[in-house]
Amino acid sequence: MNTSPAELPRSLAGLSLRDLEYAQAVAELRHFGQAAERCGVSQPALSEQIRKLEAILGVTLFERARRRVTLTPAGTALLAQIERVMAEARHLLTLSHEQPEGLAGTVGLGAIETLGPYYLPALLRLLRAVRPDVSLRLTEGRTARLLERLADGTLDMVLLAAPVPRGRFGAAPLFFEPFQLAAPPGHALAGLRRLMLDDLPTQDLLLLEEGHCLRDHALSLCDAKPVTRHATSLETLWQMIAAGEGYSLLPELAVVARPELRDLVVCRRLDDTTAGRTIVLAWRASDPREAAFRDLATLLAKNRPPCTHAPAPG
Amino acid sequence: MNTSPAELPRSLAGLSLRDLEYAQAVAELRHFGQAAERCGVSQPALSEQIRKLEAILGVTLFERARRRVTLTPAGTALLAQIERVMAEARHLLTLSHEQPEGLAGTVGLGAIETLGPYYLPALLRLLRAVRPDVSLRLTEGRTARLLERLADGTLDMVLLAAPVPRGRFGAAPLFFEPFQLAAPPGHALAGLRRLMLDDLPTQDLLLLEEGHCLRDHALSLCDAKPVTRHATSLETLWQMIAAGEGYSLLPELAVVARPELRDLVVCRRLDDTTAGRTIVLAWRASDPREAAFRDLATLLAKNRPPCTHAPAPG
DNA sequence: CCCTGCCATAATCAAATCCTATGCTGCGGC
DNA sequence: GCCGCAGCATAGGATTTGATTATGGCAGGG
Repeated sequence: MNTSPAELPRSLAGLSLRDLEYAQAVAELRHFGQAAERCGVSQPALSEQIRKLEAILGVTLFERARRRVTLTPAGTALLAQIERVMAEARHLLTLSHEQPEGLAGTVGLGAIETLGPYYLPALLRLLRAVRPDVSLRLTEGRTARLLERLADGTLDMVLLAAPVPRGRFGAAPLFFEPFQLAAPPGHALAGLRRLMLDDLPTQDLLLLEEGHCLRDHALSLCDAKPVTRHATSLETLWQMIAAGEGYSLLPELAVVARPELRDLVVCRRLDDTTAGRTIVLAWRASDPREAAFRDLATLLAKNRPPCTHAPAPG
Repeated sequence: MNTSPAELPRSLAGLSLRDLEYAQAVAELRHFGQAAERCGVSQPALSEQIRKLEAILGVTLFERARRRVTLTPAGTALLAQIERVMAEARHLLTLSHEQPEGLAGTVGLGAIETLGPYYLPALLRLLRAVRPDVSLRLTEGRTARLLERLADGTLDMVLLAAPVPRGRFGAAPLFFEPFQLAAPPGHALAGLRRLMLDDLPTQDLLLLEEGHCLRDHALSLCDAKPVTRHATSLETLWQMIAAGEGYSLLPELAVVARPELRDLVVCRRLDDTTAGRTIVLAWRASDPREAAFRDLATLLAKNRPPCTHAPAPG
């Protein structure tokens, strides 16, 4: 048996907007038949719904004389309120149609620390040009924390290095950012004609601390044993390299952003085209704005930074 | 085939207050299952209605993550409007329960001219004592016009002499008002021990003009040929009688209201108890306030003027 | 790695709603 | 004064809506 729907004192007791619409039509036209026609239903259907509405309200709204339908005093009072309900309901529909399809208002964007300072300025410039109505709330952090913030709704989009865990998140590639070798001036590698990953020394690899995806990427590419001291940021890493403590692989956007350091650190692109990382835009898989995110990703991919490549397919 | 309800652009497009209630519950509890429980439906039913609502609005209101339900930006905006719709709808129910059951506000009351001036003061006094919140809009007129005004809604109640045409109108008797013979001083009838209808002369019967029910009543009782001149009001009739132009039958309330005329006109109650008229309260048969009208009629009957009788049954 | 929580989906079923046809009752015309 | 018309109510049957239970799938915690 069901949970006896008839007895539960539902807060709205079966009140229906359609019935209110019927009542409005009758009140305006003072004619059940014409009201039914306007509402696109048969006259008996409308009569029955009006009757049901009156039963719900406990008030007779209309006085049915043979030739004339009139509003009762109570009906006059209630129809005024019905008008308000309908106006609010219609406004709801209006508002819903005015809702922007894609991004709007303030959107939370996060970026990994090894990318944000070098890429976000260009991204902001582009977004301001194409969508000046959208404002961003920016956050930097490491991959794990960014994904947490993304999952809990604090952020809506994050810029990461691929791969992004599947399932809870959606992602689209933006560009492939090559890594450059960064070494102290006069380093032996600076003179090689071709510079391959295999050429990298197995010692003196300087890395960021745990949690930076750049650390993992470099480590997996170099097949080297990192030094035990680690840098807490790219800026620190620059200085450690300049101090001659070792070499590292740096993302190209970070390199080109600091031309003034060329005297202190020698940077050189590797000839291995695979040495680098794919930057992706990620979002919650459950976020209904997926289409907008993909559009934004496409836009960003088309306007990728000059030194980067198109991302590898897949 | 029906009139394809799916294609007609109904102004509210199937929007339902119940769905809005479901959406409110989900927005508040952030949990489909708990929201379903609060709404007294199963979780799939609620999910489906939310889905339907989102389709109608063209907006995804909620972001369904496995562990967390959150409002989308558009959902946040629309839920505020949904709150307004629901508030107005709830207010409608509140108002409907506050509607007075019976008479309230201003009620249009009509009375025939041969009764109103003599009875309405007492009626107003009584109504003010028992229902001070009800105010009356008073009209006097002849029976035909009063019934027109009653039918078209200008009036809500009328005081008439029975009978009232059945069908469109409802009516309840208030009291039986005897007629008194009104004759010039020294008239032969003044000396009779018993005064019966048969004793009335067949000549010199003075009457009101056409349209007054009192004229018809007197004429049907007297079996006399009225004089060709007629009075336009009871006051005129008094004066014609005082001038010795003839006699008439006057309703007792009009007689007792004018004690100062006793020197000019001799008034005497007939011994025929049937000589008189039954005053009734009438209303539109279609007026849903019938119970209130009957209650008022009962009240008036219990407080009938001292000189009148209880109405004849039937 | 299984177990639990939670929303979505599927299949079925009850009920609300609508339609057509018909009844009833004043009103106006011939 | 009888009759047809207008107009809301009623009846019965069909369709759509919305509800139920059962099940699936996926993420998170022990």
